[in-house]
Amino acid sequence: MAEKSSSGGGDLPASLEAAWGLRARPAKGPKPGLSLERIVAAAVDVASADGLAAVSMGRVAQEVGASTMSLYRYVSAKDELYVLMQEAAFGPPEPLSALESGAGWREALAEWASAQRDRLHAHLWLLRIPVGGPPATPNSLAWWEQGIQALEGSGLAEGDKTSVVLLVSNFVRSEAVLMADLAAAVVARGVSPDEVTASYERTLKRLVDPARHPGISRLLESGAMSEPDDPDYEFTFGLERLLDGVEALIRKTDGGVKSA
Amino acid sequence: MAEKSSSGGGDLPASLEAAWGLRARPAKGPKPGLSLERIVAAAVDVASADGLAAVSMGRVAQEVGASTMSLYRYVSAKDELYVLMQEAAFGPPEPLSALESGAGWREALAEWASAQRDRLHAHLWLLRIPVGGPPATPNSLAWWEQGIQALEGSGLAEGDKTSVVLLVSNFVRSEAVLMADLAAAVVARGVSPDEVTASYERTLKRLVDPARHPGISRLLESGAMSEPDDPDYEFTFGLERLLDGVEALIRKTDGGVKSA
DNA sequence: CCGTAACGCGTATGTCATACGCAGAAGGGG
DNA sequence: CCCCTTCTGCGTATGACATACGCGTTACGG
Repeated sequence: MAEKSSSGGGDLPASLEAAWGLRARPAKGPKPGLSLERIVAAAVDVASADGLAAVSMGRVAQEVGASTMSLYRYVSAKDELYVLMQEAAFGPPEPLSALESGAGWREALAEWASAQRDRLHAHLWLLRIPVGGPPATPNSLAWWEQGIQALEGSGLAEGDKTSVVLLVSNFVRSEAVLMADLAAAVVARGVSPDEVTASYERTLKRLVDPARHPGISRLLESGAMSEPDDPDYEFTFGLERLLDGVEALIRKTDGGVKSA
Repeated sequence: MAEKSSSGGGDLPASLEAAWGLRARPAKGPKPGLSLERIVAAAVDVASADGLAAVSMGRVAQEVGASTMSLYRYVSAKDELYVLMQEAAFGPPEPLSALESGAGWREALAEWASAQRDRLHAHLWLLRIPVGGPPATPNSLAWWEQGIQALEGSGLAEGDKTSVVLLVSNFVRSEAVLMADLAAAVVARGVSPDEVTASYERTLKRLVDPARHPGISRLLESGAMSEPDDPDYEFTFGLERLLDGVEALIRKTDGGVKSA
């Protein structure tokens, strides 16, 4: 229906075109004074310094020494800038050492998950960018690919590999969001992380009714809430469960019929 | 430090105060012409009809037959309205039939996850509300409590129960976000869900380089992408993995030493 | 060497959340 | 019984913000 052949083939969503560097740089007009890279880098800097909310077209333009509207010569909309920021800040994956050393899929997938988590923690504002559908940018694909490769020796069906990758990836993101929220609370009030969790525990103790919430009450009394200072605890715990679950699937698949 | 005793005890974050119905209705001024409930209900209606983005203070006020600013007599800020909307739309959990019938923790937790998912699917806009830290509203606590109760017979430590609940809950949410994004894409362009996934597959085929992305290429060739029409597939798959992982943990805990 | 396409950007528009203050309503204390 | 305090609804104003539009300018291709 709306088929419009330009240079390559079909109608890529402008932002993808930009992310893949497929923008046709015309040889006609004046020299561009800016570049996509500079703009995206400036936006990333702003986000890192003052959070995603501080990333406005005006602010980025100012940071880059141009006027607000000139940015629209490089970026079709703010959402596109978001996509590019994500792509730049996340970056491509490092090679997995577990794959090179010939370790099993479990080590490889764990390393993959940790690497992903590290990137998110380095740029917590990434988590504030609303997810816009399935991955289609270069780095997203590269990470996806690496996740599949981590499962290469597992004997899983192709579709299952992707499902597992998706599952783990979503887990990493969820856990990181939790951390980001905690970090936000820490910044919002000017206190220490411990104080935030302590304050949360106090709030809970006030709101929880032992009759209506016996389980949570038991949790509060058990003191399990106060001790674990380890910020990696929930991540490690969840990942371990997830990997166990994948292992169970692999065992099931292994022993069963080799499906076409 | 900033301790200010008002009516009850400490300084609850205004929105929580409202969610728990602890607003001190003063007996002094004129009769309020509106009510929190009416406002929240109107906001929920708007979100259900036109999406969360359509929920502006002006629009809600109009819907309720009042002026924009009058809403601020009931709600301290828009974020508070969000919290209340979430609370209202999510609602309290139904009793778990698996618990009443004496089924095991696995059935109970699966039922719990499905119930949660159903609520999210009924109000996809819920997923667009940024998560604001750990749960502290009545319904959030009730769901949390029910999750813990589902794990009652498991023999897990209190802390582990909560970690599992968090893990499953985050999974449900992640998966729902995926569905919401797909639904959004379906609405944005005017096409059918199948057409959206087909278009995605076409885009991938164009972008994926078989040399650089052998795993994804294999996935695309395997045709695994085209067949599974079942919208519940990823949910069921992920939940099964997760439950298997929890089962492994329970077996480990069961057989091992009963830690303090 | 000129037409044309791309550039930088000023201006304008429309949408929001929300601060501020006023005028009217309604209890409660004298 | 009345007035004063307190709360109500709400008009107005402010300040961000994204972004459409169009103008003057630049520089390459014919």
